[in-house]
Amino acid sequence: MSDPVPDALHTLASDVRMACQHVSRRVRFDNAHEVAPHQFGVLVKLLHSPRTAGELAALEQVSAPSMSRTLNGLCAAGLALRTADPDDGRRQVVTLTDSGRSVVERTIASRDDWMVRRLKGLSERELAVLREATDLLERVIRA
Amino acid sequence: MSDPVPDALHTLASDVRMACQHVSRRVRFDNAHEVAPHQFGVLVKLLHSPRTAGELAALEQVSAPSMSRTLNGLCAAGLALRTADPDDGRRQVVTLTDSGRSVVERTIASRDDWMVRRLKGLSERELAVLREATDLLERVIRA
DNA sequence: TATTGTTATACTCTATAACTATA
DNA sequence: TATAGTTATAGAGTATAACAATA
Repeated sequence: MSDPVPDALHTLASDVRMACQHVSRRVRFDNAHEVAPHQFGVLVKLLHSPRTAGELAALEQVSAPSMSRTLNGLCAAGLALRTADPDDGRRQVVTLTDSGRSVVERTIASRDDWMVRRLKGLSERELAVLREATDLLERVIRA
Repeated sequence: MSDPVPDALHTLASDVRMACQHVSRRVRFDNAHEVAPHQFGVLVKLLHSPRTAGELAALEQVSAPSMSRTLNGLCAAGLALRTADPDDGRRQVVTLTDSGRSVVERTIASRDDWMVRRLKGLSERELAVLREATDLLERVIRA
Protein backbone atom coordinates (compact mmCIF):
# COMPACT_ATOMS: atom_id res chain seq x y z
CA MET A 1 0.00 0.00 0.00
CA SER A 2 1.26 3.46 -0.87
CA ASP A 3 1.67 6.28 1.59
CA PRO A 4 -1.39 8.41 2.06
CA VAL A 5 -0.93 11.85 0.51
CA PRO A 6 -1.40 14.60 3.09
CA ASP A 7 -4.37 16.81 2.30
CA ALA A 8 -2.25 19.95 2.22
CA LEU A 9 0.09 18.48 -0.40
CA HIS A 10 -2.78 17.33 -2.56
CA THR A 11 -4.46 20.71 -2.34
CA LEU A 12 -1.24 22.50 -3.19
CA ALA A 13 -0.59 20.19 -6.13
CA SER A 14 -4.05 20.85 -7.48
CA ASP A 15 -3.75 24.60 -6.97
CA VAL A 16 -0.31 24.80 -8.58
CA ARG A 17 -1.53 22.79 -11.55
CA MET A 18 -4.61 24.95 -12.01
CA ALA A 19 -2.72 28.21 -11.61
CA CYS A 20 -0.29 27.13 -14.33
CA GLN A 21 -3.15 26.12 -16.59
CA HIS A 22 -4.92 29.42 -15.98
CA VAL A 23 -1.80 31.42 -16.80
CA SER A 24 -1.14 29.27 -19.84
CA ARG A 25 -4.63 29.68 -21.19
CA ARG A 26 -4.66 33.44 -20.65
CA VAL A 27 -1.29 33.75 -22.35
CA ARG A 28 -2.55 31.84 -25.37
CA PHE A 29 -5.97 33.48 -25.61
CA ASP A 30 -5.04 37.08 -24.93
CA ASN A 31 -2.12 37.37 -27.31
CA ALA A 32 -1.26 37.67 -31.00
CA HIS A 33 -2.64 34.88 -33.16
CA GLU A 34 -0.94 35.59 -36.44
CA VAL A 35 -0.72 31.89 -37.23
CA ALA A 36 -2.58 28.80 -36.02
CA PRO A 37 -1.20 26.93 -32.97
CA HIS A 38 0.15 23.98 -34.95
CA GLN A 39 1.93 26.39 -37.28
CA PHE A 40 3.39 28.42 -34.43
CA GLY A 41 4.71 25.23 -32.84
CA VAL A 42 6.67 24.46 -35.99
CA LEU A 43 8.01 28.01 -36.33
CA VAL A 44 9.31 27.86 -32.74
CA LYS A 45 11.13 24.59 -33.47
CA LEU A 46 12.86 26.30 -36.39
CA LEU A 47 13.94 29.32 -34.35
CA HIS A 48 17.35 28.03 -33.37
CA SER A 49 18.15 25.64 -36.19
CA PRO A 50 16.77 24.31 -39.49
CA ARG A 51 15.05 20.91 -39.35
CA THR A 52 14.00 18.27 -41.81
CA ALA A 53 10.30 17.57 -42.30
CA GLY A 54 10.68 14.25 -40.50
CA GLU A 55 12.33 15.83 -37.48
CA LEU A 56 9.55 18.39 -37.25
CA ALA A 57 6.88 15.67 -37.45
CA ALA A 58 8.58 13.78 -34.61
CA LEU A 59 9.04 16.91 -32.49
CA GLU A 60 5.42 17.98 -32.95
CA GLN A 61 4.15 14.43 -32.57
CA VAL A 62 2.15 14.46 -35.78
CA SER A 63 2.25 12.19 -38.84
CA ALA A 64 4.53 12.89 -41.79
CA PRO A 65 1.63 13.77 -44.14
CA SER A 66 0.22 16.15 -41.56
CA MET A 67 3.56 17.94 -41.22
CA SER A 68 3.86 18.02 -45.00
CA ARG A 69 0.60 19.96 -45.22
CA THR A 70 1.49 22.26 -42.36
CA LEU A 71 4.74 23.08 -44.15
CA ASN A 72 2.80 23.74 -47.36
CA GLY A 73 0.86 26.38 -45.47
CA LEU A 74 3.90 27.94 -43.82
CA CYS A 75 5.84 28.06 -47.08
CA ALA A 76 2.86 29.46 -49.00
CA ALA A 77 2.59 32.16 -46.33
CA GLY A 78 6.28 32.98 -46.76
CA LEU A 79 7.11 32.05 -43.15
CA ALA A 80 9.25 28.98 -43.89
CA LEU A 81 11.37 27.72 -46.73
CA ARG A 82 12.01 24.19 -48.02
CA THR A 83 15.45 23.61 -49.50
CA ALA A 84 17.00 20.42 -50.83
CA ASP A 85 19.49 18.67 -48.54
CA PRO A 86 22.78 18.56 -50.48
CA ASP A 87 23.85 15.35 -48.68
CA ASP A 88 20.64 13.34 -49.13
CA GLY A 89 18.31 13.96 -52.03
CA ARG A 90 15.35 12.47 -50.17
CA ARG A 91 15.53 15.09 -47.46
CA GLN A 92 14.30 18.65 -47.39
CA VAL A 93 15.70 21.11 -44.91
CA VAL A 94 13.17 23.59 -43.60
CA THR A 95 14.32 27.03 -42.50
CA LEU A 96 12.62 30.11 -41.11
CA THR A 97 12.28 33.17 -43.36
CA ASP A 98 12.78 36.65 -41.91
CA SER A 99 9.03 36.98 -41.90
CA GLY A 100 8.63 33.69 -40.01
CA ARG A 101 11.22 34.69 -37.45
CA SER A 102 9.43 37.98 -37.03
CA VAL A 103 6.11 36.23 -36.31
CA VAL A 104 7.72 34.11 -33.61
CA GLU A 105 9.51 37.04 -32.02
CA ARG A 106 6.41 39.24 -32.05
CA THR A 107 4.30 36.52 -30.46
CA ILE A 108 6.86 35.81 -27.75
CA ALA A 109 7.25 39.53 -27.05
CA SER A 110 3.48 39.93 -26.81
CA ARG A 111 3.22 37.05 -24.33
CA ASP A 112 6.10 38.32 -22.22
CA ASP A 113 4.70 41.84 -22.16
CA TRP A 114 1.38 40.45 -20.98
CA MET A 115 3.12 38.82 -18.04
CA VAL A 116 5.31 41.84 -17.30
CA ARG A 117 2.20 43.99 -16.94
CA ARG A 118 0.83 41.52 -14.43
CA LEU A 119 3.98 41.37 -12.33
CA LYS A 120 4.59 45.13 -12.26
CA GLY A 121 2.75 45.90 -9.04
CA LEU A 122 4.42 43.19 -6.98
CA SER A 123 6.92 43.85 -4.20
CA GLU A 124 10.55 42.78 -4.36
CA ARG A 125 9.83 40.00 -1.91
CA GLU A 126 6.89 38.71 -3.97
CA LEU A 127 9.02 38.74 -7.11
CA ALA A 128 11.66 36.74 -5.26
CA VAL A 129 9.03 34.17 -4.31
CA LEU A 130 7.96 33.84 -7.94
CA ARG A 131 11.59 33.55 -9.01
CA GLU A 132 12.19 30.64 -6.67
CA ALA A 133 8.86 28.97 -7.43
CA THR A 134 9.56 29.16 -11.17
CA ASP A 135 12.91 27.47 -10.76
CA LEU A 136 11.36 24.82 -8.51
CA LEU A 137 8.65 24.04 -11.06
CA GLU A 138 11.07 23.73 -13.94
CA ARG A 139 13.17 21.40 -11.80
CA VAL A 140 10.35 19.10 -10.67
CA ILE A 141 8.72 18.68 -14.07
CA ARG A 142 12.05 17.57 -15.51
CA ALA A 143 12.36 14.88 -12.87
CA MET B 1 6.70 57.36 -23.02
CA SER B 2 6.33 54.30 -20.82
CA ASP B 3 8.76 53.30 -18.09
CA PRO B 4 11.53 51.02 -19.22
CA VAL B 5 11.04 47.47 -17.91
CA PRO B 6 13.99 46.35 -15.80
CA ASP B 7 15.76 43.36 -17.31
CA ALA B 8 15.24 41.24 -14.21
CA LEU B 9 11.48 41.76 -14.30
CA HIS B 10 11.29 40.92 -17.98
CA THR B 11 13.35 37.79 -17.49
CA LEU B 12 11.23 36.71 -14.56
CA ALA B 13 8.01 37.35 -16.49
CA SER B 14 9.26 35.26 -19.38
CA ASP B 15 10.44 32.46 -17.08
CA VAL B 16 7.19 32.39 -15.11
CA ARG B 17 5.17 32.28 -18.32
CA MET B 18 7.27 29.48 -19.77
CA ALA B 19 7.26 27.44 -16.57
CA CYS B 20 3.46 27.64 -16.48
CA GLN B 21 3.24 26.63 -20.11
CA HIS B 22 5.62 23.72 -19.54
CA VAL B 23 3.63 22.46 -16.57
CA SER B 24 0.39 22.91 -18.47
CA ARG B 25 1.61 21.01 -21.49
CA ARG B 26 3.00 18.15 -19.41
CA VAL B 27 -0.25 17.91 -17.47
CA ARG B 28 -2.23 17.68 -20.70
CA PHE B 29 0.11 15.33 -22.54
CA ASP B 30 0.95 12.91 -19.76
CA ASN B 31 -2.54 12.26 -18.50
CA ALA B 32 -5.76 10.43 -19.36
CA HIS B 33 -7.25 11.37 -22.71
CA GLU B 34 -10.58 9.63 -22.54
CA VAL B 35 -12.19 12.38 -24.56
CA ALA B 36 -10.89 15.07 -26.92
CA PRO B 37 -9.89 18.46 -25.47
CA HIS B 38 -12.90 20.34 -26.79
CA GLN B 39 -15.18 17.65 -25.33
CA PHE B 40 -13.44 17.73 -21.96
CA GLY B 41 -13.83 21.49 -21.85
CA VAL B 42 -17.59 21.14 -22.18
CA LEU B 43 -17.82 18.36 -19.58
CA VAL B 44 -15.95 20.55 -17.07
CA LYS B 45 -18.39 23.41 -17.67
CA LEU B 46 -21.25 21.03 -16.83
CA LEU B 47 -19.65 19.77 -13.63
CA HIS B 48 -21.31 22.22 -11.27
CA SER B 49 -24.49 23.06 -13.13
CA PRO B 50 -26.43 22.24 -16.29
CA ARG B 51 -26.11 24.69 -19.18
CA THR B 52 -27.95 25.46 -22.38
CA ALA B 53 -26.24 24.83 -25.72
CA GLY B 54 -25.90 28.56 -26.25
CA GLU B 55 -24.26 29.11 -22.88
CA LEU B 56 -21.76 26.35 -23.62
CA ALA B 57 -20.94 27.83 -27.03
CA ALA B 58 -20.29 31.21 -25.42
CA LEU B 59 -18.21 29.73 -22.58
CA GLU B 60 -16.08 27.67 -24.96
CA GLN B 61 -15.89 30.50 -27.49
CA VAL B 62 -17.07 28.39 -30.42
CA SER B 63 -19.97 28.86 -32.82
CA ALA B 64 -23.45 27.48 -32.10
CA PRO B 65 -23.25 24.84 -34.87
CA SER B 66 -19.86 23.73 -33.60
CA MET B 67 -21.21 23.27 -30.07
CA SER B 68 -24.20 21.46 -31.50
CA ARG B 69 -21.90 18.90 -33.10
CA THR B 70 -19.75 18.57 -29.99
CA LEU B 71 -22.90 17.88 -27.97
CA ASN B 72 -23.96 15.27 -30.53
CA GLY B 73 -20.72 13.46 -29.83
CA LEU B 74 -20.95 13.74 -26.05
CA CYS B 75 -24.57 12.59 -26.02
CA ALA B 76 -23.85 9.71 -28.41
CA ALA B 77 -21.02 8.66 -26.08
CA GLY B 78 -23.40 8.73 -23.11
CA LEU B 79 -21.43 11.46 -21.34
CA ALA B 80 -24.02 14.24 -21.58
CA LEU B 81 -27.78 14.48 -21.91
CA ARG B 82 -29.97 16.99 -23.74
CA THR B 83 -33.34 17.66 -22.13
CA ALA B 84 -36.05 20.11 -23.11
CA ASP B 85 -36.25 23.32 -21.07
CA PRO B 86 -39.75 23.37 -19.53
CA ASP B 87 -39.80 27.20 -19.46
CA ASP B 88 -38.65 27.81 -23.04
CA GLY B 89 -39.30 25.33 -25.80
CA ARG B 90 -36.45 26.67 -27.91
CA ARG B 91 -33.88 25.79 -25.30
CA GLN B 92 -32.23 22.52 -24.47
CA VAL B 93 -30.63 22.01 -21.11
CA VAL B 94 -27.50 19.91 -21.19
CA THR B 95 -26.55 17.85 -18.14
CA LEU B 96 -23.73 15.51 -17.25
CA THR B 97 -24.46 11.79 -17.01
CA ASP B 98 -22.85 9.70 -14.26
CA SER B 99 -20.46 8.45 -16.89
CA GLY B 100 -19.60 11.99 -17.97
CA ARG B 101 -19.01 13.08 -14.39
CA SER B 102 -16.78 10.07 -13.92
CA VAL B 103 -14.64 11.00 -16.92
CA VAL B 104 -14.12 14.51 -15.56
CA GLU B 105 -13.29 13.29 -12.07
CA ARG B 106 -10.88 10.63 -13.29
CA THR B 107 -9.06 13.12 -15.51
CA ILE B 108 -8.77 15.71 -12.74
CA ALA B 109 -7.55 13.04 -10.31
CA SER B 110 -4.97 11.84 -12.82
CA ARG B 111 -3.66 15.37 -13.34
CA ASP B 112 -3.50 16.09 -9.62
CA ASP B 113 -1.72 12.83 -8.91
CA TRP B 114 0.84 13.69 -11.57
CA MET B 115 1.58 16.96 -9.78
CA VAL B 116 1.57 15.36 -6.32
CA ARG B 117 4.29 12.94 -7.44
CA ARG B 118 6.38 15.88 -8.59
CA LEU B 119 6.02 17.84 -5.36
CA LYS B 120 6.65 14.92 -3.03
CA GLY B 121 10.39 15.37 -2.65
CA LEU B 122 10.25 19.06 -1.80
CA SER B 123 11.00 20.53 1.62
CA GLU B 124 8.41 22.27 3.76
CA ARG B 125 10.00 25.60 2.92
CA GLU B 126 9.89 24.90 -0.82
CA LEU B 127 6.24 23.88 -0.58
CA ALA B 128 5.52 27.14 1.24
CA VAL B 129 7.18 29.07 -1.58
CA LEU B 130 5.01 27.29 -4.14
CA ARG B 131 1.93 27.94 -2.02
CA GLU B 132 2.57 31.66 -1.97
CA ALA B 133 3.58 31.82 -5.64
CA THR B 134 0.40 30.02 -6.67
CA ASP B 135 -1.76 32.48 -4.77
CA LEU B 136 0.20 35.38 -6.26
CA LEU B 137 -0.28 34.09 -9.80
CA GLU B 138 -3.99 33.56 -9.41
CA ARG B 139 -4.25 37.07 -8.03
CA VAL B 140 -2.31 38.83 -10.78
CA ILE B 141 -3.98 37.09 -13.71
CA ARG B 142 -7.36 38.15 -12.37
CA ALA B 143 -6.27 41.77 -12.26
C1' DT C 1 -39.81 40.03 -35.51
C1' DA C 2 -36.15 38.18 -32.44
C1' DT C 3 -34.01 34.15 -30.45
C1' DT C 4 -32.42 29.17 -29.92
C1' DG C 5 -30.71 25.57 -32.04
C1' DT C 6 -29.94 22.41 -36.17
C1' DT C 7 -28.84 21.38 -40.98
C1' DA C 8 -26.14 22.49 -45.25
C1' DT C 9 -21.79 23.38 -46.99
C1' DA C 10 -16.98 24.31 -47.05
C1' DC C 11 -12.26 24.61 -45.20
C1' DT C 12 -8.48 22.85 -42.25
C1' DC C 13 -5.96 19.59 -39.44
C1' DT C 14 -5.72 14.94 -38.32
C1' DA C 15 -4.74 10.08 -39.69
C1' DT C 16 -3.51 5.64 -42.58
C1' DA C 17 -2.42 3.66 -47.03
C1' DA C 18 -0.34 3.98 -51.38
C1' DC C 19 3.05 6.12 -54.28
C1' DT C 20 7.62 8.48 -55.93
C1' DA C 21 12.32 9.37 -55.51
C1' DT C 22 16.62 8.49 -53.44
C1' DA C 23 20.08 5.67 -50.56
C1' DT D 1 15.07 -3.26 -49.75
C1' DA D 2 14.70 0.69 -46.63
C1' DT D 3 13.92 5.60 -45.93
C1' DA D 4 12.09 10.61 -46.72
C1' DG D 5 8.48 12.85 -48.25
C1' DT D 6 4.09 13.62 -51.00
C1' DT D 7 -0.44 12.44 -52.75
C1' DA D 8 -5.00 10.08 -52.05
C1' DT D 9 -8.70 9.53 -49.18
C1' DA D 10 -11.38 9.71 -45.08
C1' DG D 11 -12.83 11.45 -40.43
C1' DA D 12 -13.64 15.15 -37.21
C1' DG D 13 -13.07 19.87 -35.80
C1' DT D 14 -13.99 24.73 -37.10
C1' DA D 15 -16.78 28.36 -39.47
C1' DT D 16 -20.77 31.08 -41.98
C1' DA D 17 -25.32 30.94 -44.14
C1' DA D 18 -29.83 29.23 -44.34
C1' DC D 19 -33.55 27.00 -42.01
C1' DA D 20 -37.05 25.33 -38.26
C1' DA D 21 -39.34 26.00 -34.10
C1' DT D 22 -40.60 28.90 -30.36
C1' DA D 23 -41.10 33.47 -27.77
